[in-house]
Formats: sequence, structure tokens, C-alpha cells
Amino acid sequence: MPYFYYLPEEEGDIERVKEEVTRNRKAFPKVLDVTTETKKLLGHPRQVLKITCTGSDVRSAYASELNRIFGGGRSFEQDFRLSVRYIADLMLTTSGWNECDVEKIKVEGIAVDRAYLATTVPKSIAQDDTPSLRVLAVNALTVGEKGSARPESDPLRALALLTSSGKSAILLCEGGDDAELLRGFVEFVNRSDPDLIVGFESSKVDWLYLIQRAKVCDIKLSVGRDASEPHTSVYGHISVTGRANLDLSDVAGSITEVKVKTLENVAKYLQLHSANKFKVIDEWDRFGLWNEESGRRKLLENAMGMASSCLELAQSTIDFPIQLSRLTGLPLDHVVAAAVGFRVDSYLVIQAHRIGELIPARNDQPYLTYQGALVLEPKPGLHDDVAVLDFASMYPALMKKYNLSPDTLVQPGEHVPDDSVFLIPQVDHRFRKSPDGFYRIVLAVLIRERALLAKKLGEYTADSTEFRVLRDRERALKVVTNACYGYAGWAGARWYSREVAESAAAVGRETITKTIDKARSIGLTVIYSDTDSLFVTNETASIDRLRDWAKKEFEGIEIRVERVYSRILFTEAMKRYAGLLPDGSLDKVGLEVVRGDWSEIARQVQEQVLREILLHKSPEQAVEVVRGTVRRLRSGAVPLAELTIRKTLTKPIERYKVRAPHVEVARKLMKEGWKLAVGDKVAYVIVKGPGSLFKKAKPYNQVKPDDVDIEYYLDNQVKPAAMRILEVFGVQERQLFD
DNA sequence: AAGGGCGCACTTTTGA
DNA sequence: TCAAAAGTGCGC
Repeated sequence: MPYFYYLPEEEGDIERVKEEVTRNRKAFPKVLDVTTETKKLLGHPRQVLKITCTGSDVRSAYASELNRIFGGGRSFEQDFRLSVRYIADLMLTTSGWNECDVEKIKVEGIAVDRAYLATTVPKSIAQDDTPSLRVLAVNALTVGEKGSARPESDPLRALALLTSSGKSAILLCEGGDDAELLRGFVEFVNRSDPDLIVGFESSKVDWLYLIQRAKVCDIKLSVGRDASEPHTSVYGHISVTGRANLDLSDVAGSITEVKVKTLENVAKYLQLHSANKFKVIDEWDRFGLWNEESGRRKLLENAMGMASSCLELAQSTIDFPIQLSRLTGLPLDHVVAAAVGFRVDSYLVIQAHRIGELIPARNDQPYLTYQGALVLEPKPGLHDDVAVLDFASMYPALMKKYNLSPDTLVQPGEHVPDDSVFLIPQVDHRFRKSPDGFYRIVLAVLIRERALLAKKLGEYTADSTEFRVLRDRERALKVVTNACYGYAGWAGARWYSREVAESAAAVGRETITKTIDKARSIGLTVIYSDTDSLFVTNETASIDRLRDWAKKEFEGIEIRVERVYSRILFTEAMKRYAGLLPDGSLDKVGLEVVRGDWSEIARQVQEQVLREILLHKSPEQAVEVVRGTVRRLRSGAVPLAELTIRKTLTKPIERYKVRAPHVEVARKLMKEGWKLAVGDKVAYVIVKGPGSLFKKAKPYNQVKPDDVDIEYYLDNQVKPAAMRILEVFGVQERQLFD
């Protein structure tokens, strides 16, 4: 049954409140039971009332009513969804196994193999295997005559469907009526009865379109296991009852190596077999293709190729979200859609419940910034044989070590013995050494579990199923552990504490500063440092000494050699460098070449320059390479695709205060009927013409090769990308041009 | 019905 | 003409 907690302002009031809630049936008609319980509020035991109701919808109203009558009291957990309540109370495993006694029953209208009535309370059991799940991949083809397709008037042209058991269908809309297509979709889903439904950007594109079209055609999109229709739910995802509907672009979002996150790019990066079976075809090219036979065939083949890639992507990546779901207690479809902060939040809620803590509501606090990490100015130039040392999980380790937590924070002015607290340098916050704070309790569990898993991993070979399960579980633990620091500093967090985050950053700075000083004092050259890492000359004896020193000095926080560069190049800029790894590959950090907002031609030329420099130490050759690119550009031989610049719309178009090129292009496209939303990338090319740059930016598909402003690309793309590196070697700009 | 933190580099626009 | 502000995307 739904319940919430009420903590009166004065402890003595508890009986009075209890009496009121029990007797006043007029104000609290749906109260079922009231009991007194001992819970903890930030570690302090408190007597609270547990008020059980007959409906979940009245809890918030009753909580406010109590506040109105008694004033000053606080209520807790009145906004919990019942499903969350159930999972937390029974400590059930999400996306895992739980056990209970059952009786077989018959139910109507629910598409399941068998139905049982639980006769005992379910209990989580230690069983790790994942059953094989039926997967359905969906890809919708929309075509708009002028601009983006509009669900109010444009029918859904086709729908590619493919299941893990190999059934496939392309549902086509002939003429203007897609009602038959929609009915076919509902039938296909129900016949194949998938556990997972997957797509790419499906919550933003495919489902929205399907739902809208179903409304227009007055068709019930009964694809849930209870024949219900899809509905929008938390974290902006689309929920299908009884099935997990996953938008795989959420999974792809965490792959930082892929800059433009199209299905095509993700599939290629992951080397999926299906990667070459399709190409993402831009919206504006579709209308032309759709209206001629070979084009239409291509579009349909492509749609099926995308569905097959979605299926493969789901099968190859689903294990990690499953482990993340188990760890955080969020259902699979929620955990995929939820941002990092909400994953941590859910994990903490369950842990808090486990130790009897009252769970505060999420409420947006006023936002205060604080000083963060330390970055050292690099020593510019080429360096041979450089080791990168770093502290493993520095912030969580420090939060645990110094017991940084809202419940251990000593208020300013509060008198406590100096030796009973950790005094944090620079920021002067104090934290009690005991008892263990909430973050310490939670982080200790996370860190211990992870160490255990790492050990267990060694017992299996890398190709075994067990290994993969354990590795994904370890990754889930890592993600949640490392996000705790950011979570603590997030104003929307339930356990938000600027002091905690600020202190973690401060002890982080202290730790790395001490280590830098020590490294220098024992003769290591420190070339660069950022947050928790140290780039030093690779002298193993001294590094071992530093490691031993750190082990003693920081007890429990270890330095490891993360990697060694045979050769590394720094400019004067922080957070930007490139290194040569022993296997001959280049590691590029922060430079234009890894940024998504530079043209391909600029990135290419920088990559080539870096190669010449790092592999052959030859600025002269590098200059030749750039000159070659300059000639190619001038001759008009560089295709438009390499000149396209992409920038993201980070807010609604009307909120922009500045006429930036990508914003202007977005405005133009929207006027022409294209749909653009926050998060979309705008692709443009700079063309010849007078005036500011924003006047010369054109949508890349509307540009003819002769229009391109080659001078812009020479001066503002190729030159800066190349000179960023070459200026370190004294190369002059004019050497790049004739 | 939502999206962890700060530090830094860099381009382009804006406004004096 | 120039510094500040806006905007983006990166590193950790």
C-alpha cells in the first residue's frame, strides 16, 4: 500500500498528529493506518509517522494538509511512484531474478505465455543469467514534399520491421492512406510479441510520428502487452506496457568517440556487420528519391538496413544497460533514457532506504558555482618517452577518505574538537571523522564491490559469457561511482551539497599539488597535469618511488601508470595535445582534429601534420602536406562534404542573442518547413559574398561547388588547424601559401 | 516530462 | 579597433 512519512517539527507533537490523522476522517478519508517508526534524518534518529493510505494519489495532498494544520513539519517520500516503493521496500532486483510461490491463474486480455498469482512476497535471488529476449527493431520512413514530413498531413510512407527470430516486413503506404500500414504494425507487434522494441532516435522521430498518425487515422495503437497504447513517460521516453521500448540513440550517446551520432557512424565505430548495408539519407533528399522507382527501392532497402543495424546494435550493447538497471533499480527502459544524475539518484534512494534514511525530495536549489580542478600549463614542444600517471577514481576515493557528506558537515560556528574533524584546505569546511556519512557508506560499498568484481574477472577468459557479464557489471559500478562527485554538486540532487563537491575539488587540488611537488623533488620532470593526472618523464625507478610515497602519504588512494607515450606534443594550450603510442597509433586530445565543430578538411590537415611531426619529426614535410591541401582547395577539388561545418542547436532558436552562422542557417531551414529541435546539428558551408560570416553561411545541400568561399576555408579552417601545431616549430604562416 | 560538476580554448558577434 | 560576451565543445 502507498505510504509516506511525516516528521513533526516538535518531537512531542507526534501523538497529537497521529490522533488528528486517525480521527479526522473528513480531512484524511483515505488513511488506512498510522504507525510510529524510528528513521534517520541525515544520520540522526528521528521518530516519524508512517502514514499508509488506500490510494497513492492522496499522499501529497495529505502531506500539505498536515503542514497546514501543524506547520513546520516535514513530509518524506510522498511523491514516490508505487513501483519504486515496491522495488525499494522488497529490495527486488530489476532486470534480474526474483522468486516467490505462485498459483496458476487465468487472465483475459494480457498477452503473456502464462499468468500466476504470487502467494508469497517476491525475494531477490542470486542468479545472473539473462534470458534470451525477443527483440523487434523498428525504422519509420517519412517523406515531406516541402520540408520535414508533417504527421498532420503526410502519411507514414513505410515501416521497416525486423525481429531477432528473423521475421521481417516492410509495410508500405500506397497512395495517401497509411491506415492499413498502422494496422499492419499493430498486428506485427502483437504477432511477434517482442520483449524489447528498439529503434534509433525512435522516441523523438518514429514513435512520435506513429502516435500522431494513429490519432489522425483514428486507429488504436494497441502494441502493449495489455493492448494499451504507447505513452510518454519519465525522462522523455516512450513507454510500452509490458515491453521495454529502447531508443538506442540514448545508448550511443555515451560513446564519446563518435562525434556525430548517427546510426551509420555508431554502427561503423562498433564494426557491426550491418554497418555497410545502409546510409542515412537526409530528409531533404527523400522526396526526390521517393518519386522515382529506383530511388524508392533504395529508400526501402535503406530503411530495412537501418532496422537490421538497430537489431544488431541492441544485441551487442544490451548487456551493459541490463547491469546498470540491476545496480540502480531503474527499469531497463528508464535507465537507458535517464541521465547520469538520475541513475545515481535512483541508486542512492535504494541505498538510503536500506539503511533507514529518510529520503529528501528533489527540489531545485539556488545554483552556486565553486572552484574546480587544477590544470597545469604544459611545457610546449616534443617530448620523448613520457609516462602518464593518474589517481584511480580520485574524487570518490577522496570523498570516502575525508568522510565528505551532507550529514557529517559541521556548520560554521558549531564547536567541535579540532581532532574530531577533517579540516578541508582553502575552503575551510569541516567534516566529522565519525560516524560514517551517507556518501562514505555508499561509496565504500561501490568501491568494495568493484574491487571484488575486478578480482573475479581474472578467473574467467575474456571470451566467456561470465566475463562479459562481470565486465559490464564492473562498468556499471564505475559509472555510478565516478558520477557521485558531480551528483553531489548538482543543484537538483536529493543529496545536493555544494560544500561536499567544493571540498572534494579542494582536496583533489591539494592531492595533485603535493604529488607534483614530490615528483619534482625526486627528479622527475612534470610536463603537464590535469585534475588527477601527471605527465612525467618515464624514469621507472623514480616513478616507483613516487608511487610508494603516494601510497603512504594518501593511504588508500593509489597512483598507477595509465599509459606511456613514445612521443608527445604539447602546444601552449591546456587540454590539447597529441601523443604517439608504442603501437604506432596517434592519440589526439582536445585538438581541432577531434572536435565535431570543424570541417573535415581542417581536421584532415591537422591529422596529417601531427603524423609528420610525431612519426617523422619533420616540420618540413608537414609544411609540404599543408601546401598540398591549399593547392587542392584552390583548384576546387575538395568535395563539399569536407567543407561542411556542423554545430549543435543548444537552445530554442528564439533564445539566441547572437546571429551566429548555424543559428541563421537553422532559421532559414525552419522557414522553409524543416523541423529542427534543440540538440540537432546544423550543417552549413561558407559561401562567397559580402558582410559578416553569418550572412555567408548556407545549408550544405543548397550550395553549389562554385559558391564556396575558398578563402574562408584557407584562412579560418586549414590555416589555424595547421598552425596550431606548426607554430611550435617556428613555421611562419606565409610558408603554407604560394 | 528529464538531462551531474568545473576548467579551458577557440571563433564570431556585439557594442562602445 | 578592441575587449567583452556569446556560443560550442572539449578534458577530466
